[in-house]
Amino acid sequence: MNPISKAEENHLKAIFNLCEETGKRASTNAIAKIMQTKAASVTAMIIRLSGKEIPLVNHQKHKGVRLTEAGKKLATNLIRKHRLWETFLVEKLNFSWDEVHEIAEELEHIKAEKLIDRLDEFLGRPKFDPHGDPIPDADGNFTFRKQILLTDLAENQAAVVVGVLDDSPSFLQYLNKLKLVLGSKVQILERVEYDGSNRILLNDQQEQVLTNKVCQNLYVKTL
Amino acid sequence: MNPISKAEENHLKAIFNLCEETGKRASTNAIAKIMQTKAASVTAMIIRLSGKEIPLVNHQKHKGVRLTEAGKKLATNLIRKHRLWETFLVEKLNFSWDEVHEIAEELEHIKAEKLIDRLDEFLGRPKFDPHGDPIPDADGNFTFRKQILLTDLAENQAAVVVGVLDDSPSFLQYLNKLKLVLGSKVQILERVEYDGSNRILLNDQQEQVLTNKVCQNLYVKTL
DNA sequence: TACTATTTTTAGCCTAATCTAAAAAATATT
DNA sequence: AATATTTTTTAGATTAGGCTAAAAATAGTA
Repeated sequence: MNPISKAEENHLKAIFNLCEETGKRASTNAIAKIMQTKAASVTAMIIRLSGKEIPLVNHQKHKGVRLTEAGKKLATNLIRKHRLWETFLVEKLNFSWDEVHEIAEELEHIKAEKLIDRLDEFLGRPKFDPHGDPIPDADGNFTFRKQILLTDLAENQAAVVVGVLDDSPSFLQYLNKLKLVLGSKVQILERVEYDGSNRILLNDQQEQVLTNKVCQNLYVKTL
Repeated sequence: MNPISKAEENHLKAIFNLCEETGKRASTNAIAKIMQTKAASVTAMIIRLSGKEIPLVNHQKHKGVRLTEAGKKLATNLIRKHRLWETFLVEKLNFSWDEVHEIAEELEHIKAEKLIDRLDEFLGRPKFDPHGDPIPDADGNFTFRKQILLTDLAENQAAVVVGVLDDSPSFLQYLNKLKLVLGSKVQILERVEYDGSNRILLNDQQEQVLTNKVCQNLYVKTL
């Protein structure tokens, strides 16, 4: 009956992300960890979400939870809003990609659909956000792109950075320092067995050493 | 200790507006009317606000309430955020001036100060919002402007519309129909005693009849 | 002034969303 | 398989922010 609350929305998002990542039903504990609450609170929330006139989650006692179609619709729309706001913050307000997550986390709960439509239009209906993640359209459809992790790129194969797997501020700030941004051209010159490092040619100019950990968190698209 | 809540913020805003309008302490009933709650709830909220480490309101039992300096600071900042968002919605997202209040009502509660600074900059540090109301700067200072109500304009004196007193959607939509917007040039040709109407010259072109009620809600600045 | 009407406060209840502690179920380990 | 560990749920409490109904204070009027 009441409009969906911020807490409810955040739970849906957590469940959506967990199910996407693992391909399985989301566990109470895992949700609690993301939400920074306790398992008991999650159970209570799940019961509320599954008890709605139109249930948003499907719950089997002790067997985890998954979203119903209605729940997925809502979660996808939240992701859409989050990523559009992040794009706005970077493109229009000159925030850097490591600063926008927290603010978008608040903005995504603004309800007015017309606002999001207009924002989308204002931004030129972008398909990807500042971290290279796809922005679902108003119907919830994501744009896919054949991208691989830099780890999996063949030696000497030229590619462009199109996204990050880890979007934590610390990783993003490190990339800033390396001047490694979305659109940067990369090519693996050599995989060094000795220390698991990788000699990279960046933008056809400078040579750069990246650890495997970094390469495992960068999505690239071959040219 | 906790950050101030949306409900608390809205009460502060209501108290601020009431005190500005009346010049007196705000009454419990008046606040309840604005907040669409009951007097008892307002009393409870007032007690909370006045009981903070740094009290936000000054309450004397049965004698109404007024904001402390800390409360004023917060209320002013809310008004700043509200008016900046309204400006954004009209200037950048092409909303019309009658649509923006509700959405700004939500956006104003977003906490990040940096966001507002950047938004202000993006908009070119505007001094007035789409309804002609002044936007306080980051220190809470309003820009004043010598403006009078259209009712008080001398006959044949040329002036420009700079704001509205009533900013309800219905009034704003009516003005839209009359093609009477901020910046429109107006001149009173004749005050008709008979029915309290006013013959106006609009933009040096067309003649228009406005009732006193409309004239009482339009701010103009003489040329 | 004394009575009436209005306004404000108090008292007690309710729901959403959290918590802790304990019970129950599922999973893992000898 | 029996037991130990982990996970999930239940039970009961708390806090914010609302409500209603009744009591108390203030204001208005005969």
